[in-house]
Amino acid sequence: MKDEEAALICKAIGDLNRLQIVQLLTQGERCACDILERFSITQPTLSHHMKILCAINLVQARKEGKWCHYSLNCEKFKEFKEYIGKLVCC
Amino acid sequence: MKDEEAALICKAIGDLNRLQIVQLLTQGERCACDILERFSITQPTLSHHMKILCAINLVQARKEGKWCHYSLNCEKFKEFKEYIGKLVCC
DNA sequence: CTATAACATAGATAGATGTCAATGTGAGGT
DNA sequence: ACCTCACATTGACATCTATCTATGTTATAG
Repeated sequence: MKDEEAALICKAIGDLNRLQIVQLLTQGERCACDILERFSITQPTLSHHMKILCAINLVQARKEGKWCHYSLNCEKFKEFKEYIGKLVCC
Repeated sequence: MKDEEAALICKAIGDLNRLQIVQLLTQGERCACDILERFSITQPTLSHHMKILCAINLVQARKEGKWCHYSLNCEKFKEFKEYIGKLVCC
């Protein structure tokens, strides 16, 4: 993973709500309404955050009828973890 | 490490310049002038970025005469890496 | 003491960001 | 057809951010 992409991911999860959303998604797929219940934000704000997470391809959306199911892009997330892991201090 | 702190660190390294500064500092201590040489930013801008990195305690500053030497706070950085590492996908 | 080098601070500015209320859209149910 | 539910989009707004120029500060050299 290139620096530019890693910076974009960091920026995305540099917002507490989005970091905690990602954390929730590590436990598995969640629909938007489930995520919304757990945060003190309005539905449009959640939609905005999910759009950001999807734009960098860290999260994937799956439409099913009225519902939208979000899940982590494990491959991308793994790449990011490896990028961070390779930054060895001293 | 708490979510709030991790989010602050992510936000800080969510800027490409700052991410690359951190990356440089993983190789060891550097004075401001050395860092400045490698980036296409002015000295006040670098000073601003270093202030942000120091504010979250990810980077430490050491004054020596006219020079200011910056280094990674390895302990903090390690905590951050552990935080990210513990986010296991699926 | 004065000049210079290294760095910080102040102030300005354009652009990005997080949030909300209001509205649009599309699928299901009655 | 109409209504409702789940979600997205729009538009507005206050705040934050990255950057610069100009200036201040502190230490060293001559």
